[in-house]
Amino acid sequence: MGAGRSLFARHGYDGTSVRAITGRARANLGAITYHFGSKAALYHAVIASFTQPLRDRLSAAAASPGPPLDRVDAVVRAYFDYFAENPELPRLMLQHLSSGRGPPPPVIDIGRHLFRTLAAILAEGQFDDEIRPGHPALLATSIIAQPIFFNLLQPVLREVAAIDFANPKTREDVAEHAVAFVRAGIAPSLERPS
Amino acid sequence: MGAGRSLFARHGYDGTSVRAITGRARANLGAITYHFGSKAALYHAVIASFTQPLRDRLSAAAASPGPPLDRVDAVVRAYFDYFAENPELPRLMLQHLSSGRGPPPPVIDIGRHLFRTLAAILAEGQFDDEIRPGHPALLATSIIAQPIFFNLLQPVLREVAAIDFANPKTREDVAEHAVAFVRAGIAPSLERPS
DNA sequence: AGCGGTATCATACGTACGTATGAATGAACA
DNA sequence: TGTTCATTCATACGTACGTATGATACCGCT
Repeated sequence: MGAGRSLFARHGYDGTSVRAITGRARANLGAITYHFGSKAALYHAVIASFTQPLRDRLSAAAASPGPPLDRVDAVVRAYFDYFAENPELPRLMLQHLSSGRGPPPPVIDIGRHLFRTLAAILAEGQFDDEIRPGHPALLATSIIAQPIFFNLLQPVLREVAAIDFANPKTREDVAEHAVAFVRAGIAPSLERPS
Repeated sequence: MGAGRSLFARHGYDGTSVRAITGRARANLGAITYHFGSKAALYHAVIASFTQPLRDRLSAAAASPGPPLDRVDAVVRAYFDYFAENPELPRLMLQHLSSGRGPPPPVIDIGRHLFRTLAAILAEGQFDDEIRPGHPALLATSIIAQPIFFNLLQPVLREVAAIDFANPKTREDVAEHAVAFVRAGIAPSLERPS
């Protein structure tokens, strides 16, 4: 299963053969069929193993106390934290998203869940004039893009800007930047009356 | 070639067979080998056919007259425009990015180019206090994420928020939102003295 | 009309894939 | 110790892949 995680994330579904997974896991060729039923079933199990905890964490972050702006911060941070713990995940998500493979398993589901959660926070903040006006779904998309993209572009950032996510301090700085960018992007432009 | 474009974008490199492409193009199975040399060569040709014009457009947008903030706007808009004309492209880019397939062909190259260009504009703006402080490469990443992500999430947006990119007016609204979000994210937080 | 070169065609080859199959293994229990 | 049953194993099957091959069709030229 661990082998499936990293190989699916690195090479995608089509690019990962059952032989590669079982080889890496020093298991027999038939192991996947026996334990999961099929390659596709293993893939879905891998996806679920990643997304279930992420969904829980994001829900917790979204439900944290504090004003909407802070809760959005918490969501963005939760994303960064989870990606830091599971470096294969952003690739896996993007692989799936960009593959257009249907029907959409849990990845899409968690995406939608997060989407609605964020949009709800934003709408609430807009009601209180703590978040700038605008379509909540669009704002949510702009926000979600940050943690995902930064993690996806890790190799590019390392190469063109010597920004290395392997350094925890650097990763923290990047998360800080993303949070600040998002906050600036959604905060009301005028000083709010408090 | 047109068939290769759409099929590669829809199903990725591994997910697209030579037989599928030639079938769609109503050409013979050997056509790709004959005209391009190999499936990989066709793929690279497809990539290049997409990225070369994009690179030119982005360079032009980045070199447009006006203050840095406006030039960043122009870059974001150029992205949206090009994606509107070539709907398959964002998927193709993401497919490649998330596939981790090496060695990096033109996609990565154009990414780097755009990256440096944007970072230069940002650094210039920061020097003039027209753009908030922060690592230019990080800001550039945050910015690039917007057009790419919105185009990638098209289906999700349509489903959960009834935002349909097929409608030109809607697409324009989304681009408008992205530009505004980016501008808010990078503009100085205080009123600038002007 | 006849030729030369380019493109298209059907088809074959070797490889790799996901899955199926049945034998071997090993620990739990009587 | 003998039996059972879940797991591991080697191997086989059918399919689909990318590419190679040689024949055929097409077309501008003299």
